[in-house]
Amino acid sequence: MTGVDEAREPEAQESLLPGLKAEVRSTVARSRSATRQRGRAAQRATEAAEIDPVARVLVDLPLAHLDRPFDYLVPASMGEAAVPGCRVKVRFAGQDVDGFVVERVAESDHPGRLAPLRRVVSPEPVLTAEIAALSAELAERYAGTRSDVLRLAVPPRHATTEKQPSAPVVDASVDVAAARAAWSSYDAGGSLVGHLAEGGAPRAVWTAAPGEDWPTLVAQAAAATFSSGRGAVVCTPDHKDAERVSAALTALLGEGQHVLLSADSGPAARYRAFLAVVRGACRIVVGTRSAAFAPVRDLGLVVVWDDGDDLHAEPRAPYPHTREVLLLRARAEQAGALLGGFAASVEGAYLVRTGWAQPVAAARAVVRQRVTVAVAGATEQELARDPYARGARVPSAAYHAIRDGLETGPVLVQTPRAGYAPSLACERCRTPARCGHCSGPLRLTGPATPPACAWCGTAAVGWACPECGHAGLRAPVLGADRSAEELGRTFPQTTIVQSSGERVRATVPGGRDLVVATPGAEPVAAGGYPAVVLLDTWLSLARADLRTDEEALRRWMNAAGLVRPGGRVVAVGEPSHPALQALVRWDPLGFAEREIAERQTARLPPAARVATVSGPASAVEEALALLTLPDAAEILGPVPHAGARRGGAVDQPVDWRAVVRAPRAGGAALSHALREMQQLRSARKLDPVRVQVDPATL
DNA sequence: ATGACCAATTGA
DNA sequence: CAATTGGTCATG
Repeated sequence: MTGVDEAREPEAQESLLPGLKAEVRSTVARSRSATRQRGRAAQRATEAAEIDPVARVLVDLPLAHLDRPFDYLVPASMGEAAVPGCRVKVRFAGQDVDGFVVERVAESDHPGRLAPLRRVVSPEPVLTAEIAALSAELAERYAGTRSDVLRLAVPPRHATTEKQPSAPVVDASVDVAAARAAWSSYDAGGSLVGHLAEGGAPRAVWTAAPGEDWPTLVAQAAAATFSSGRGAVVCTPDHKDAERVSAALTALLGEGQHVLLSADSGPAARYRAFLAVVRGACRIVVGTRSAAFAPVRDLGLVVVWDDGDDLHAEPRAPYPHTREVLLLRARAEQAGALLGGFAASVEGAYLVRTGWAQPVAAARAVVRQRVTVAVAGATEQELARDPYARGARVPSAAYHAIRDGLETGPVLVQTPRAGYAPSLACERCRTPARCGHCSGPLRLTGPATPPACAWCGTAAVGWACPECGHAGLRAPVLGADRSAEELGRTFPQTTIVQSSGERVRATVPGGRDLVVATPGAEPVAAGGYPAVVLLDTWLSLARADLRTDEEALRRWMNAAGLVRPGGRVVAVGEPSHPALQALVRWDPLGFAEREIAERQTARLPPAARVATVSGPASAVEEALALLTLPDAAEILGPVPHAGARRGGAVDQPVDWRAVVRAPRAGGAALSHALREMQQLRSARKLDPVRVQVDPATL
């Protein structure tokens, strides 16, 4: 430990001792004359640093209205250690609190007397100017505070790790021609990589062809950027995807050129990786959400893989989305941006539409060469006529795809998650059952009670299907266990491998196994799957959510993307559904563009900026009254909102929630209004309300 | 957050 | 009249 490291400031200016009763205070005043000599000596010892004796400090406070830097005096003893970006402890409103020095200046604007820094926790400059600026931008965008953003951006300190040096930069050669060749299946791919290698900042929305070895292409793009002397940040939805990219980078650049930054790896390893980046020893970062904040020097490229995955939405305040974090960084640091995925998010399509990003897609001929997609109908009538369907509820096209696929390798069967679509459907034609009163979804409420509406509670007595007149209802039979069991009976000689929930397999060998997985848990097969079958697609489409179709297509394409070149995909469902047609045509961008039009009519993101305000009914009402909204903004609700709070204690009051929205042009003004409202409420000590800007779900 | 201060309200 | 409560303001 160095002398400066844990330098402490003696308590020289404890002057007023607030809170003590008057008589006690006078006693203290009398005794003070006795300690005056010592006090002066202490003060002399804390003489200010000669150079830039003022530190501007971002103090870690939970209060929205205190979200600005405060000036402190830098004692001479800390003159060297209190560098911009370092962690400090300061006295604030009578308490010791943590903070970051964001700047050292010669003079303060503050008219009063400055308190000295209490302690430099560590001279390591962990908060770079870029990330400090980013935290301000994000706080504004998400109507939150910088300290909340910084808690996400700067990992907790690990003192032992900090004492170790980071391995120095090693040279690595990059074969730019090979990087271009790897991207040659994509019309604009070669020029994208070339541009990165030349130090440019291209922006692209990349829809990966089925069967693509995308981790390698991401690694090639990062390597091309690296060859121009710049760094890259790659964010994936989960750890297993991050590991694939990491492995591809190791194969390309060797060990030590990149770090894997994720909360999963434990505090010490996480901090070690972070330090390697902030010290400039490492230029390429791969990881999940938190990696988006990695302070890479000379950032040249940001990559988000599968930005439609809700794992990219941060669950902690102020709820930033990885895509937004990285796009803001790309803009602020003049870096390139690559949004990649088998599918495309509506937000990504919007960037293409506005011309901010270029589409990068494989030529039609390449896609046709890689995969054949078919849809097999699976209404009850069709299954009854289908001799193969009787045992497994799998139509013959799917049965054949599985049987043929198993002759050359593993076959992937994707089955919707249990509990994913709990509403009831017509037993015969599978039309989702709706309430005759309000059109809400019907659900089972108990073993002996009739089904009831999930919205208005009306019991559905004597229900008959409006499509086919049938009176029977069925609860969807769901879950990987059930599907695995049925498939095991249909293919008795085959090993069934399950991947779902708690037991997720990252990979499977190239053997002839039947792999049953829920969405997002599909293992990668060595050599790819000769066939992929998507069961019960109608269930994924029966959800009552704004992103239902987009999300369904994303899940199917992520499974279908795992085929081996020349493979076959069979989706069991209604062939005329637009999402399934987009799958057959392998046209994710076209589908997302079509969705944009619907979002525009419905005034939903990305055509509008939407925020929710939730909390106790009275607090929400008051909060809405304090908003100075931009033109054309509107407030919907508030309405009682179940499930807003966790825990679910019986005596806990139900939260209310209002939706506030503004056209895209007024988005910044909406965010600003919400932030000002939060600052006002915080200053007046009013009941807190939760604000979420562009929430993942509504 | 915590504390200070001032004004309004309450109670003997 | 003092004591208490509530709103506002500042915190470096």
